[in-house]
Amino acid sequence: MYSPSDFPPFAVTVDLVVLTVRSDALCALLVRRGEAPYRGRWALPGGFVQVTESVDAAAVRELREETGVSGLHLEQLGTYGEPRRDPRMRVVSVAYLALAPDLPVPVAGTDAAAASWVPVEEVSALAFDHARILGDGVERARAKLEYTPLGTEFCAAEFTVAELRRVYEIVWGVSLDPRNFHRKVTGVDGLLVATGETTVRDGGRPAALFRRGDASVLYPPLVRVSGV
Amino acid sequence: MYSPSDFPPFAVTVDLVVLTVRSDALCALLVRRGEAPYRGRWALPGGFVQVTESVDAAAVRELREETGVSGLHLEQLGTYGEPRRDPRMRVVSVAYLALAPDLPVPVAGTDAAAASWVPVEEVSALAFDHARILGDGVERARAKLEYTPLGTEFCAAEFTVAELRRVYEIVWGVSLDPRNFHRKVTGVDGLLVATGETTVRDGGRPAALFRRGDASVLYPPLVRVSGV
DNA sequence: AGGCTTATCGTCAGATCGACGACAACAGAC
DNA sequence: GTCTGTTGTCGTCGATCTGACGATAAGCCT
Repeated sequence: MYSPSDFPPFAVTVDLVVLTVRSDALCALLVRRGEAPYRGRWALPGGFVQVTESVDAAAVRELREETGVSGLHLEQLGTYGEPRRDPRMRVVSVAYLALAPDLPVPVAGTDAAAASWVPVEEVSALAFDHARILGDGVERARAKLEYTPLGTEFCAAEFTVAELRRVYEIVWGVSLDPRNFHRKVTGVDGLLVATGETTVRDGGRPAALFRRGDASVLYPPLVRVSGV
Repeated sequence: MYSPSDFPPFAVTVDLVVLTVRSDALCALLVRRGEAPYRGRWALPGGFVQVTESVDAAAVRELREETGVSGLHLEQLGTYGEPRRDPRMRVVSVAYLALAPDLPVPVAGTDAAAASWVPVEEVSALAFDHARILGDGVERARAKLEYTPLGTEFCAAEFTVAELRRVYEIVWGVSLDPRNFHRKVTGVDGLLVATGETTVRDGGRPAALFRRGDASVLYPPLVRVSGV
């Protein structure tokens, strides 16, 4: 059907949309490019897929290399393959979405001049088509909060209902009624597991601490509407 | 950062999961391979991305070449890039999902020995990792029926509520109450546009004909549970 | 102790859901 | 034409869920 000699030459890369919630804003992990093209511009972290590794494995590897973290939820976002998205050659890029709790400030990787968390509202002029990829990632994250337990990925291993609510409020850009949110979230089967512990770190009355449950879908879902 | 001379050699293909509802079953469009590897096996239609076209455009082109249809809803399903999924060389494949109304029997393309609609329940022993891709496509279709107007893509341009209901019943493998389904589906804003016409093609009392509306999400969604 | 903050439980009216009854509007049999 | 069978559409009812919001709990600070 085809042979190695007649296929068109492609390079395959992975790009990572790594999101976190910190200082009351949804932030993306960006690196400042140290090489041409787009030298000096902000870009999504990422890199080449190697011949011996799967594309998914390349995403995990790049995530670890760029942020030093592993074990995050990582899912395919989409594949971007316009002919001239890289000015040098034909590059097809597979984008991944990762959600992280508030991590320490990232260290710049080998081929980046800097790495930093940037509030998504303030992002501008990214390299390549990364603005579109980031936008798709943010939209995906917003949508998945409704019917998956993805919001808990933004929290530490143990968290309070209010911390989870603040994730929803910041990612969706709305404000949610604490009492109704508490009722719904504790009513979803398998979403939260009580640890029995409480914490006072948010001030006020001590709040119960929870861990992620094993639910993979939220039923009923948390709909994105709300009242003030 | 990189140059054409040192990137690893990849081939990029598209694979198409084309689904339709016909004769009371959810069917996938499959081709029988005429060339090695996997000669004689059923496989998803697909082919190489050309250097001058985008990956999305390649999917549209392959869909037209293999089925003769265009204008279908086409969305990215995922990218499959295990190192040895093709025994010959490193191939990364971008899978797309397309939903079609009941089409005429497809004609075999240039490099396929045959093409045919196969009920997804009866599919076995596909080439490459196509069984997994097909499974992902079916699952995606099932899930998207809940909260998008995708079910209407399985119907002709004008359809009755009962025809849409049968799509849901067949794709989900459940049976739905006709009265509640009618109430919910006509209550979703922007999902259906009445044509004013009626048809008698399903027997019984004439049913109102509808066209797709412009809604892109279903609110409220049609949840997958039901009672007998 | 009193005030402030946040957490959690409870209440209530309106919307929604599934189960199902009732009737409408056609075709075909006779 | 009437009967029967089939399918479409509207309505009703009780259970459940939702959003708005009151009330209380339980810590900290001064």
